Amino acid sequence: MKRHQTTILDIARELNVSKSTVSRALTGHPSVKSETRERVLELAGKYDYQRNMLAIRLVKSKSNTIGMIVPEFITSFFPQIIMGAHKIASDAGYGVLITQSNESYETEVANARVLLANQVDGLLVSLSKETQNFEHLRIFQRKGIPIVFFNRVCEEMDVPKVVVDDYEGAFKAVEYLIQSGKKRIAHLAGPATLPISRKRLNGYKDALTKYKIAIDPDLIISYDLSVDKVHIYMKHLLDLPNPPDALFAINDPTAIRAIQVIKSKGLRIPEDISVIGFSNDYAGELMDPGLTTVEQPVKEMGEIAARLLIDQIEKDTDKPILKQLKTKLIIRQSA
Amino acid sequence: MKRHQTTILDIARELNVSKSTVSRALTGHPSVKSETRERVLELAGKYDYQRNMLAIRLVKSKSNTIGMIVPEFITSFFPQIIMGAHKIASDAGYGVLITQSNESYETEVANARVLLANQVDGLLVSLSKETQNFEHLRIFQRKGIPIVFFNRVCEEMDVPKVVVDDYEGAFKAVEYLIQSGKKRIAHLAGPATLPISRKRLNGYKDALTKYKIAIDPDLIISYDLSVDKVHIYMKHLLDLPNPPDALFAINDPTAIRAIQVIKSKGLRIPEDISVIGFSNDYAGELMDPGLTTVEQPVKEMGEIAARLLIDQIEKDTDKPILKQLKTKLIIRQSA
DNA sequence: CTGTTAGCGCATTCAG
DNA sequence: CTGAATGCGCTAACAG
Repeated sequence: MKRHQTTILDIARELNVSKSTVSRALTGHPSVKSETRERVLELAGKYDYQRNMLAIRLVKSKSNTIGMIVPEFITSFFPQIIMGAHKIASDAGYGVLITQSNESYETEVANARVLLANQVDGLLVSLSKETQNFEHLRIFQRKGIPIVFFNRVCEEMDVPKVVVDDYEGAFKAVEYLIQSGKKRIAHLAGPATLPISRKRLNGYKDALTKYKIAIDPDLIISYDLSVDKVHIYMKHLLDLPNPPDALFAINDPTAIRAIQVIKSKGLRIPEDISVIGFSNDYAGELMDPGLTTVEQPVKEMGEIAARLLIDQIEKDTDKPILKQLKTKLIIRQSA
Repeated sequence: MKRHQTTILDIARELNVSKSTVSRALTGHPSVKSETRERVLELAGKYDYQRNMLAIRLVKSKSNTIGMIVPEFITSFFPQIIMGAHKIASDAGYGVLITQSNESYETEVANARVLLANQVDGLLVSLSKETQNFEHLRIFQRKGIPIVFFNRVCEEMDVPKVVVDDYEGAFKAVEYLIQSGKKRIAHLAGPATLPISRKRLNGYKDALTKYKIAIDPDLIISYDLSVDKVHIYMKHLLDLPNPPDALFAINDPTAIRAIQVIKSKGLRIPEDISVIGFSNDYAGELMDPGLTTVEQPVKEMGEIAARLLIDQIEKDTDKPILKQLKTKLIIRQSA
């Protein structure tokens, strides 16, 4: 059942004016006699006229859509960023095409292709943990389609990035552990390829150094973020002749899994071993003990990233800003 | 830096053939001499020709985009459904415009308006808990834009719906509680306005009846799903002169919060009181005790909903199917 | 202030 | 098998 959508032409005919006049009245162009404008607006209201975006997009060759690539969708982290970005974007009249790489480079490339085919006006991306090659993103640059990175950024590309101060977040977390009397603090780190991992690792090391605690390589394990392997590393750490009395984990899922292992070994948290995570995932609050963690301003991150992107799309302002947001240590029972 | 995107016209000129021929060759139309086709395809490859979707959409007056409205984004439930739907949609050449109502009727209406303005070809929706009026959705129907409901459906609209067998899921959960020796089983239910709540409540009641356990209204509390109120209801239940020895909660967040309250009262789970949730949210696995819950085939739900929608869009098949998927009881430690 | 003209890039008749 | 012509609905010069 297809009814004829009212068009500018319809209105123009009924009012006996030119299409351009109607168009101008509708788009709020100043040079229209206010009487004419009112007549147009009235009729538009009466017929419930809706501008045909498909036509506008063609003529302006702008899709009014921004693309987004995130690594995963399971924890509440990226969904919340999406919420923030979506809000800003839709307020500015943009739709958001969301895509997830599932932490796979291949999929990320495929996502990029899809978004390109959809002619997005801009791209918001957080890299998969595998991504080392950025050709699929440079295509956008070459076409003049702006990109903004968030969270997992590409350091070698000269575009705006919004991240959290990972170094400081890690530093504060480890400092807190030290101040609560812990001496042997282990770190379950992420892959060195991710800037996030490196920064958090540095924060960890510098905090130890500041308090004159020797860095013990045995206590630092970096892994590929496949959470099901955490139990192996934790068992290894706990079986050490001189086991750790605290753990700083690269992220909350890692910390949560570590806590399960620790509990299954019959150790007490935080008395025998403290645990701190990173991200303030909503699951951390629900567990027992509640997870002490480094909170990131997720929603804000999405908002800022979207804002930066839209500024670039609309004003062609091309300043490769690095926005670094502050973290906050959320203290619960695990440390 | 805007370079000229290769167009059909460019190819036509270089090959000295008409635009229509090029167009036909590109769209795989049979009536093209295979030699001509090859020359076109070769040139298209050489220039990395990309069809301009904006133009195609206008001429076909089809946006190749489907809209999606979900109530929230915090638990892993909807994100997983989205993943499923997204996969099917993008395989079929559709983009997905995701929107979240934040459990608010107002926002849902606004979302619908945005999607309408974006001229989506179809709509996937799970209602907010507040939604009672469906005018904003009927607009789509009137325009001939197909709708498919999932999870939170509108019973009074005659469109395809994909849900889970809530009744059976609830029945099995309560039956399990009974079989493990529980006699006084409480139910924290959802608002009666949601079909989901009613069906789960019925499953609960019928299971009790089957095993000749009297239904005690004192043990049934329905609430508005604002999780921060759970502790009030739980305290009330636990302070009853004859308190429950088991709880069946409408969903996992409710169950998880309930467990916290129970533990804070010093009661043992499941010895003193068992708890079962609904949905198999990923947080349930991480808690202590692990949450026994009714698993829903989330990803499949998204896939089926998308498939149903796309079938409607493309084949105009208008059969108001009700797909009812099976649940599965996941037994962990909480019951 | 208003009308006329020309496309945006493509699909799709209708003729050959 | 191919070409020419038409139009999707709208914006944006260009002339008044």
